[in-house]
Amino acid sequence: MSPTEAPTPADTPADTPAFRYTGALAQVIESRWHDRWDAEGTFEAPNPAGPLADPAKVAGRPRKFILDMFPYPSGTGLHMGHPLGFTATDMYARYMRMTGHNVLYTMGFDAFGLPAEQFAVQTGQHPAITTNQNIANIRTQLRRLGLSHDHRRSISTTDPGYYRWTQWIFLQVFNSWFDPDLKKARRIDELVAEFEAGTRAPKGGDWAAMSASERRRELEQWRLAYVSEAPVNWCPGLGTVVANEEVTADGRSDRGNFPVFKRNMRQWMMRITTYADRLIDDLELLDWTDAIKAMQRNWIGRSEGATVHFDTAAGPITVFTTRPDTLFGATFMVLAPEHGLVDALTTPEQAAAVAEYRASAAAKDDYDRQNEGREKTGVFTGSYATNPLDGTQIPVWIADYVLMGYGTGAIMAVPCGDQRDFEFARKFGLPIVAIQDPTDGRGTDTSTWADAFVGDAPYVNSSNGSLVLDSVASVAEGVRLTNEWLAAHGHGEATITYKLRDWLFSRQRYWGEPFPIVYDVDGNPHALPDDLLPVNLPETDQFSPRTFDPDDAMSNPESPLDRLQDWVNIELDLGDGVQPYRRDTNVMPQWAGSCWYELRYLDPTNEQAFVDPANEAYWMGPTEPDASGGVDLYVGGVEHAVLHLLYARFWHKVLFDLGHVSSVEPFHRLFNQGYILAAAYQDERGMYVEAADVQAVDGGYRYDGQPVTREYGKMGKSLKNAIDPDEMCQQYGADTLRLYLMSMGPLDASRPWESKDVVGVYRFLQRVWRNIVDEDTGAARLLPEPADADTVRLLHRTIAGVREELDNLRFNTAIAKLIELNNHLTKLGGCPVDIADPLVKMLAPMAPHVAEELWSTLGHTDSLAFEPFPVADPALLVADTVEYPVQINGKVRSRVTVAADASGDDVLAVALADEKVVAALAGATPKKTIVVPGRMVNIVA
RNA sequence: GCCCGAGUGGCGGAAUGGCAGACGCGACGGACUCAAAAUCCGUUGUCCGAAAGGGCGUGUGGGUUCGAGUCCCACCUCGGGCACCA
Repeated sequence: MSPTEAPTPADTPADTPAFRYTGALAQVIESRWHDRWDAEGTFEAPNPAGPLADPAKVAGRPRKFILDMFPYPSGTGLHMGHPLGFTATDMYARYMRMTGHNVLYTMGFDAFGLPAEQFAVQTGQHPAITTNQNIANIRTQLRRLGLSHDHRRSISTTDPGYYRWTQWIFLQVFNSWFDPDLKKARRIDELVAEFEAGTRAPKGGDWAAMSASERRRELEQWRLAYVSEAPVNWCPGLGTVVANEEVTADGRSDRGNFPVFKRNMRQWMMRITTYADRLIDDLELLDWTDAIKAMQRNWIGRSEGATVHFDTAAGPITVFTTRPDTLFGATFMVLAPEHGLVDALTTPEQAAAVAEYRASAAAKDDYDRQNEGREKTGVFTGSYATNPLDGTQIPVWIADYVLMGYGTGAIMAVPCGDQRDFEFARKFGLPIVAIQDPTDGRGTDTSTWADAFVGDAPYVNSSNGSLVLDSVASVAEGVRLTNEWLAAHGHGEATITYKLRDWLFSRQRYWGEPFPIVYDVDGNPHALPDDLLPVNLPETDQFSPRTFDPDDAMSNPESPLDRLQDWVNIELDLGDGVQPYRRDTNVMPQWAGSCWYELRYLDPTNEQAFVDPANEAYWMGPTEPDASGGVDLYVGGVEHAVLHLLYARFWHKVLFDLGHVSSVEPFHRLFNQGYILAAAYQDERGMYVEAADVQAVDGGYRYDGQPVTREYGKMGKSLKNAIDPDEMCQQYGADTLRLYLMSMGPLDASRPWESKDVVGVYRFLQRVWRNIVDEDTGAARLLPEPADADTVRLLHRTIAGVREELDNLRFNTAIAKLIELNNHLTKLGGCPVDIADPLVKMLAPMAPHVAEELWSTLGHTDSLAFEPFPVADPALLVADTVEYPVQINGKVRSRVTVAADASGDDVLAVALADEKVVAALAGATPKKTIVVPGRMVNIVA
């Protein structure tokens, strides 16, 4: 048998009892309950307001909004990672319902995007058709898993009734600006009012003197969504631009792995950078792991320092530094090759060398730069700058290790304190001056140094008369004093910079949301009024943008919508008479639809608003002062740590600032599930082979007779090691699959799939079934006597344990505790009559179909979805007697059993009287004794 | 290089600073069976021992503590993220 092939459950031979819990019977049971749940609308959650309102049912039940990251409806359906996360949320949702909560739990589809479009290009079939087929297929798969979704609330981002509001939210962003004083978004008309009142100064001069066009351009500099000519990531292989977040570390596209080039193009941007501080600061309010918070902080990349101005013949060069205290050690400056002052600074003698260097730098994409290593290169411009602290003249170089996209694209080089500057100085023979006396004893003669010194150490050579750092010993103090001096003398100021760039928001593709924007004859963008929404995606049979040679950096985008001139050109009256306009021919990136879907779940059929404020406040509003509000539990993969989670937080904050939502953050608690790994096999050429067809032979592995090597990797198509959830349902039933997925290990850990292990939880369900049901008749078959005291105690310990584990999403240990209880019942020969109900209720969140079936076999007529979850009796959680391990010098030497309420002294007396303890002590008097009530005794001899 | 995680039986994994290895897989033995499967019962960290019992055990080395898988320091290995970020 191959190691990844699932063992088939017992073939059902002729003498199999009619009501044995087999995979076949499980499927009968499961589809029966799917039908009944649907028919009865069991999982429909009432709203306080709007079309889905049922205030009587809302009253008195605390809310719980449980959310999965919604799937992309791929043509290959769900992969095993989906049921993993979905089962976890479903178990939690069901448990929450049984503990009295009003639970909002549903599932939608993130359906715009590249694969459907590419499939359409290949087949000529409209992506909407493919998408709807895929969604229908996935709905079938979801139903099969028994997920307790409120089906009325499901949405697809591609539905015009949904993207109407995506467009509407875009216009909210477009029509607002960020007030740097209040640090929040405000409506753009409030900015106009401030300009008119003279309480705020436009960036471009006198508002009153501006023409209408100038005023539009002024406002564009403030809007949170704006069109700008700026360096963007152009990907000729995809035929579109992509966001910074979609470019991999080696300078290629996240999708398709094509080269990406920095090019100046006119594109839609979102001013997410204005929210950088709040996006960092509000992480404090969130119940997320430190790892994800760190990734977001890292991406935003806030660093504090100073800007410093250096005079040159060509005007001042402004640099950003995190170490202004090292300014006395600045012995040269370096500009990025693209820096605007390079031409003016370059002397005639250096002109040829500079031009050559710039040309070679421009020809490299990020990928090449990476591959060429870190060897420092650069060219002297021929000019000098003046160090503002002491007036020294220092040479100005250009080098590609200084990046135009960060800080000001120029640095002051302090080779004694920065490793890159140190290497550069060594390579080109530039001076290195020590400005600290390093604490590692290397001395201040830099000619003997092997590397730069970074850290706290007393300053030397760092005084100019009015600024005295010498004898200061801490960097923090040095920075503070230098910043003060720079500000006082007009040479600089304390500054904060970010790695985060504004979000490139347009794509030259077809399968996305059109922009609700038209341009007038002067090329100025105008928002369409709400009553013209949605702007429907126009019909066409040309779905592809023009794509280019992936390496053709100088190609230009040509979107599918550009070709639809009948659609592009329209006449509208936007307030000043009917005028000709041109529609925007870009579409939004795939992230747009996922930036707010959780809000639409709250009120999916509302035609008047994207969500009724009363519904938002109920489901997502803060439940205590200073809390963030937001989804109570959000489960999904860590791969969205920066992209989706950053963009969605940004949109939510804009909506909050504008008063549309009461929650500050969209997702209060985030839980990242691990990956499902599986064995993958490579042949001798390094090609992956179908894992299902690999044979285990003599401790090795063979495919088609040839030896192959095994490794573990993320389950999926590329490693040819995927296992289909449907197949598992087919063989064992969904309940077994659910239990297996949850019992493999903690939800947040990646775990290897082992098909042979599935049988463990399958056997557990069979045993539960057999303890309650007569396999021949299908009738209930309980032990008629009530349970003995030990069994009752075990039941209550199990109840307390399962509750505790489920409260903390520890499904694996919750299941283990149920198995323990059931194993005990198996030893008793069956389930005592008073244990059956609580056992089945505890099983209900985990294996809902079999639990419902057992519940009805036990004579109950209603679904147990809303049955109260069992409550442990505290009196039964403590035993009459406790067995104490007795340690001598920390090693267990004996055990004594004493009454549970015995005092510490009594326990110790019993322990000291124990014969093994007496023997071990051999007459010695204990130096010290420790009694931990209920736990153990330790005697130090 | 920097920032996060994680290292426990043959395997997946349990263990509020208090009996290491719950639960499951696998393996071994037994019952049932003509036989097998399924099911049920039992054993299963490792070493010494016939047994009773004992030694050793949570990546490595130190430390704190009556007591450390758990806390602290240093290191090793693996996984993830970021990276010429000034």
